[in-house]
Amino acid sequence: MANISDVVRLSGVSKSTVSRVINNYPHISKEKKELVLKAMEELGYTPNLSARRLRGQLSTTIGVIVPRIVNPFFSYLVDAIEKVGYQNGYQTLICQSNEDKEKELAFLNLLKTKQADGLIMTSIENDWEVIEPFTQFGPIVLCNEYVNVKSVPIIRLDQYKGAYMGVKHLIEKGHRKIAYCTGGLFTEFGKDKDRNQGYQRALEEAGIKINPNWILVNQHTIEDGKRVLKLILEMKERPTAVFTGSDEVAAGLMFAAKRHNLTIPDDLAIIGFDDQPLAELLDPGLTSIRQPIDQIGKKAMEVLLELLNNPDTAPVTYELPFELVVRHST
Amino acid sequence: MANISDVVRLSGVSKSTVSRVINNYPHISKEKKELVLKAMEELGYTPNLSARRLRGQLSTTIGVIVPRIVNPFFSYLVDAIEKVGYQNGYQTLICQSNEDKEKELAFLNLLKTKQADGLIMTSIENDWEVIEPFTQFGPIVLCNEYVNVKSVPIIRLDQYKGAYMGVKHLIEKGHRKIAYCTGGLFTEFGKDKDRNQGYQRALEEAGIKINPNWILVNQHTIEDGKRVLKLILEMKERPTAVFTGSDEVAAGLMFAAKRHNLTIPDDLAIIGFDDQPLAELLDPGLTSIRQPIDQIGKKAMEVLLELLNNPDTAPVTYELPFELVVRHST
DNA sequence: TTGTAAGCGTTATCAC
DNA sequence: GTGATAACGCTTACAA
Repeated sequence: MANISDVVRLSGVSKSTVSRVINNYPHISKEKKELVLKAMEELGYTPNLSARRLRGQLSTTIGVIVPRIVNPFFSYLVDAIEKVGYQNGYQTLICQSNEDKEKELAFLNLLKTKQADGLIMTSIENDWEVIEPFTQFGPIVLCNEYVNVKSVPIIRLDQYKGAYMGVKHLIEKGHRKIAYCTGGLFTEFGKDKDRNQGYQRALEEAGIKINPNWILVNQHTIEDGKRVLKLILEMKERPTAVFTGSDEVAAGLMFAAKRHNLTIPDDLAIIGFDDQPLAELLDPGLTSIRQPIDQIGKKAMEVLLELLNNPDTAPVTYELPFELVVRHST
Repeated sequence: MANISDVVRLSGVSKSTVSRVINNYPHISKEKKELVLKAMEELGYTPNLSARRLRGQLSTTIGVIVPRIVNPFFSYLVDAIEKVGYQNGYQTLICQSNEDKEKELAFLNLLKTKQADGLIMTSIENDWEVIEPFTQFGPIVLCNEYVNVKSVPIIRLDQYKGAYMGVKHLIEKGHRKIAYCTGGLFTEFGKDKDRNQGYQRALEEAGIKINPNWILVNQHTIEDGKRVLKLILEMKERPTAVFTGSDEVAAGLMFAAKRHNLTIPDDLAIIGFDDQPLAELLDPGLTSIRQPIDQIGKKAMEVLLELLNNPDTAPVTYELPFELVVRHST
């Protein structure tokens, strides 16, 4: 693999001049510049990024941490981020944490070792106190996930409002027995706490009391959705509608409901979350809360780039709007 | 950011000894080793990967090139690859080519600049003659995609057999008017040529002549599928079944067909490809050709690891089996 | 078992 | 405009 010294030999100029050509410095004589360019071309020379990084340059690489890339929400998010990055000359490192604290730490180390100039985190496994120290090595932008600190830029959705919107829609459709499936836990401080509050608030406003039997926690997949339906069937008092935290759970639920000859939405109304392509294709079409994935991805990357170019930019929080997409499952 | 010299200062031993501790060399005295370990701990020291790479060490990083990460087939493939990599101490760089030749070349350069020790390509945009030279910088494994050369390891599926299987299934169900949707072109040498041949062969065997009007090329998305149905409706002579190259196209097709009050499979039978989670959820369930994604991903990474540890291993081709998953759309 | 020193490929500093 | 030279952080002969 050709290196700068090879270019020096072939072109007959000094290392510094070659470096200047590589980096597009303004004041170089035309002849030398061409000499160098020709030599580089001839040798198929590519600057060694490890060396540049070591030398303390920008790595022109950013990392995106996602919990699971097979989740369409995250693959679309990564896609949006990557596009903006590429347009700006950045490589995007996609890092899958698998919701593993250790793995997340390994990825945070990319910052320390200058393999990435900045990081976008779309999920957080470790406590913020653990993550915070890494910001001294490079900017971190939170996207989708958030923490209650002012020092970090956050691109988020108002999950409270999203859940509130969905539950309210069900209430307006006449439902009063509304079950709630969440990917997190139903606690005041844990994961998805905002959505929980949105659910509670919507019910409260309508004067409906929460039935704890109808709170189903830690549900993520299509299979989970199928199991949830079984649980519902076994209930003495059944809900007439279910709010779910993901289209996948909703899809599994709908699938199993149809198997058991329930009519949707008459016997059971279902509402999903994310508005994945899947939602439209189900029969009946799934009412869902659309997250503007492209926009939050784009914004996150833009904020990160701004921070990279201008480290003193004050951290901001952006909040993007949800949209309720009503189809025939409610 | 603490470096090796900081550790040297704090521990009081030499740089080489510190390095030996980092790399788990066998013969170090217990005391010194502990001294070093303690210092590293105290400083929060992480070896600088760029420096290690520059020094010519393994980067313990491999790259996977995919055309589009939002395509579930590829996100699941990446997931499988990444898991095996992680178990073996490798970081996985996910590279999205967006079917762009330039971008693919940029990723191939990772090998040149030692940012990645090896590469798995799940799609090929440039000609093999362009890609081949990069193999001198590190092993490349082809996964899913293939070329007709003996010098590169290939993990592939017999696409010919997959398509043949699906079309034959339709014929056995009594269909003789079978349309064909492909993501590629219907040419002898281009993309998806093997599937094309499988389709042709199955028809031939049944003594059915191909109707060129029913060959629909370059179809990829759900929206494409919807458009295809419109085309079918406008045909003077309509096919009774459609073989598609992807579950997404099939899903779009089914969606539009139902909108137009066609009964599936009676008015139109549909068969998909990939057996994505979606296939089960559609109504009626989509008959599909399952690709053993986990297996090919796992195998690809295993082959790459073998090649990394043992560069002289002769390149092999693995061919994994498809499986026809029959549901109610046929 | 440990330490010294050279070198990996760049770029920044300084001198000319 | 151009060229020496040192430095980035690490590993590995070689020497002790």
